[in-house]
Amino acid sequence: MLTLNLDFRSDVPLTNQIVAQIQRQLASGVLKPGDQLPTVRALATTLRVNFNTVARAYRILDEAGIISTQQGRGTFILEQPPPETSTQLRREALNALARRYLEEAHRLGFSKQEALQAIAQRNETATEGHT
Amino acid sequence: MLTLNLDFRSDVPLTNQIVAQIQRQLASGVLKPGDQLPTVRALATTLRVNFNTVARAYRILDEAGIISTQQGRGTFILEQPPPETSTQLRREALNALARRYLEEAHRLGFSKQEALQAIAQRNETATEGHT
DNA sequence: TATACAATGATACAAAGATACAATTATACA
DNA sequence: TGTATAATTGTATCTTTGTATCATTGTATA
Repeated sequence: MLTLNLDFRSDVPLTNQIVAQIQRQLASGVLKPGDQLPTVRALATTLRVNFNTVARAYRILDEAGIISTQQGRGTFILEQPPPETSTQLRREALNALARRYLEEAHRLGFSKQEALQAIAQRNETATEGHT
Repeated sequence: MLTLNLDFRSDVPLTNQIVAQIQRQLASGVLKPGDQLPTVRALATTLRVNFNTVARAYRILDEAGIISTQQGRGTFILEQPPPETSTQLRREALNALARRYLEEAHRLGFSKQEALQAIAQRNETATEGHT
């Protein structure tokens, strides 16, 4: 069971304390990829904190690519610690994605131009906060 | 056998992912009118999802007139996917693909522009997989 | 003091899961 | 063949879990 220790008198915001301590437990091996973290409400209760505070900490870790929070399911440590992959690898990964996308679009009977437009028409912020 | 691919990290709800992918397989001909879909429990097991999530997806498709779910019998692709909605389905399927592609590219740290270019640079002839 | 801002809390909501139920089909057996 | 019973399949409803939005609190600073 995840045991954190908050210092309510510290100047460090509770949210940040939660983030830092989870990161530390991950680095020290107490938490491992695939592990499920306590629910925001459960952890909030043990920490005697509002569950939104835990939720905020979880979101920060989520946006950092460290955990995955899934509404209705729970939050989990991701398999891959933040990938500092080379630009080369990232490029290859993107190309693989692009190839698959085009193939599927073609199977649906769309041309490359139509496939391009389908993407161009999407607003950029649609990928915000992926969990 | 119907094979879907869920992304638990996406901010697209699992239910919507299931709906979109079934529409896609229908539009691409993998699924044909009269075909029986897996039972809600069977599909849920393979997708590692609660069967209510599949049931919700089936209901959406049912209400859209695409499939017919029958308690105690199963769910089937309707004989008559309203012909004019065919292009509509293809369109929605493409949009779902585009959204997913952008999300994954974004996760790799690429902008929408870079994602677009990655496709634009590919040659058109990647259309294997027709029928 | 007053105002602005950041951190936290409160409340309502949405997505997914758990459980019990109803309709249909399959099976056993007289 | 007919009927009872079990198994299968979708449905209804409530619970669990994270999200969004606004209110409150404390603190810095003009």
